[in-house]
Amino acid sequence: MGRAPCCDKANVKKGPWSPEEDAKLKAYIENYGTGGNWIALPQKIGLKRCGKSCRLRWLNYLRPNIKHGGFTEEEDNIICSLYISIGSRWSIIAAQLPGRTDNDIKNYWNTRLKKKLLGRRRQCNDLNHSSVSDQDNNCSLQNLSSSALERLQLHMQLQSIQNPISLWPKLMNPKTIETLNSLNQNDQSMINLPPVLEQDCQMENVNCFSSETNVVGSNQTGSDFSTFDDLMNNNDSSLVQIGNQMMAEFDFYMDLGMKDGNLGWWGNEFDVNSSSTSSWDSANMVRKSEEIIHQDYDLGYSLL
DNA sequence: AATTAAAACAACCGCCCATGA
DNA sequence: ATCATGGGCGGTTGTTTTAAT
Repeated sequence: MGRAPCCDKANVKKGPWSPEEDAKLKAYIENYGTGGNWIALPQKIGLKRCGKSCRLRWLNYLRPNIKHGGFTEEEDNIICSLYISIGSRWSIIAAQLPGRTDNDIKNYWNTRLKKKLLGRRRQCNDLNHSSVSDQDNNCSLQNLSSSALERLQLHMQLQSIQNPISLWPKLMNPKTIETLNSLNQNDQSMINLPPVLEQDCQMENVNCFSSETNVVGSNQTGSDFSTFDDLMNNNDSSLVQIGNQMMAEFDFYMDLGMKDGNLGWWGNEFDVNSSSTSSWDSANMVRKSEEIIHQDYDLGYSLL
């Protein structure tokens, strides 16, 4: 038996809001506030809408100082770097961008930013097909099973815990760093990362992989990490060499099992997995990741 | 000008969590 | 301690707009 619905679905209007409905809702909330109960609100003002629908309408469109569209490059960078750091926690990301709503940012990411970044993928693939002759190296990543890749992700997570900012050093701007640190302090469900220092993020030529991660196989060369500007503007400095294959860094991580652009390995998945315990067991994680690598060998994956 | 496809936007759904009884 | 409830959130779907043919 499921929970009782929040409203009478049969007598509730759905779909786009009319100007009259908007006006009613706006006028009431501006005069009396929400009264702390969204569910009861529509009845009070004679709207045939679900309370949740009213809340969404107010938060996303009617409340003052809402901005729509026209995302700046700086906002793009903040969204991208936070997404990579904490995953699809749109409300947290939105909190860093005054006037933006989580829904707006989510839509913007799904329809534009993601494609903007993935656009690099196609270009790189084209580049590979025209220049790579060594088929074995060319397919080194694709040959890995998804489970192996997932395991590898865990290993990378471990590495990233040990050196949390090494993966995306130049993506961090001061605001992002501030956000991550505050999340770290306030949200016990987040991974306990050491404080991120701004100077750390200015390091140049940081190699994101240790020798262990070279288990991927081919000559993974540590690259000079690029900003999202590079990725978005197709600067070659954002390419990572995987054997004879050139990939955008972003795509490289995407290919490490991040299906459909889900970067959960860094934020969400890990969060979920660790949320059952109040503190993260790093020793256990080390052991597990070592087991993972050994299992991969046992299973005969071509990791070398 | 008409049609189709793709992109962008708006809204809904259902789950989870915090809170109060 | 348990349960019911509302709020918040992320994922997804539906609708509208724009671009391409």
